Amino acid sequence: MDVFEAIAEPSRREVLDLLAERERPAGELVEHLHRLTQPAVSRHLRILREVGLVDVRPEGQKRIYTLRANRLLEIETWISRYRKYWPRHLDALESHLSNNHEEPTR
Amino acid sequence: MDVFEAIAEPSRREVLDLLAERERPAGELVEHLHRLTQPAVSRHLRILREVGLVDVRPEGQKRIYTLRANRLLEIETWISRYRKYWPRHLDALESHLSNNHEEPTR
DNA sequence: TCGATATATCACTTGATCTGTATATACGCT
DNA sequence: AGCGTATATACAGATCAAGTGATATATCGA
Repeated sequence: MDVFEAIAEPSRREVLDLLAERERPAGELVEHLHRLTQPAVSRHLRILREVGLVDVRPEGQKRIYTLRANRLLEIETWISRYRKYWPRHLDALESHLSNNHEEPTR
Repeated sequence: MDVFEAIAEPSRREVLDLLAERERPAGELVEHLHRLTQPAVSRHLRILREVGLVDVRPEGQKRIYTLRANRLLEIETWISRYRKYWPRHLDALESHLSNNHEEPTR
């Protein structure tokens, strides 16, 4: 499984979105993805771990998951070659987003 | 099948890469993806058509495929929220790529 | 109209992915 | 040690995606 396949799954994107806000224990992720059972979420987490999109750190009996967003650069790199085909005003939007450097909460 | 799943397949990304250079008839794509049979490529093209990543236009007995890169904005939009987590010098690279507006060959 | 070329679709098989239930592992507390 | 909580793994079933070979459809040229 590679990064492209990993993010093809909507639930896994949701996990990443949740971890983008802040690190979270597995249980908290299970709560948010209420349509899935705990083992299902655990399996998604394993996949995200295997492709390097998240890190885990034990904390007591919990496991804290953190985002490793730089693995998404593989996708960003691939997609960047297509930017020149997009309407120009969208490049402006991008540039804006790209320059919006809020510090990650830590 | 959505755009995320569509680009999760390496052969389909290869098709898009080929079409990013220039529009091509289906047969030319089959030649390049020599590891696949003609029906397999045809199936990938159908999927890319269905998610709107390519357009087709008949020309004689051939079918000319063209890229519709703006469908990739769905991915770009999703991924853009993660940019702030990347090392800053990479934002510079991006910005460079983003400003590198060569006209598509047409 | 016939044959060749170009492409799409059908039928089928294989393998992978996703899910749930049940169970195991690990840690913390008393 | 024993119990409760937190998380991971095993197993089985359903679904789905991707590939091939065979065939259908469409267009061109003689």
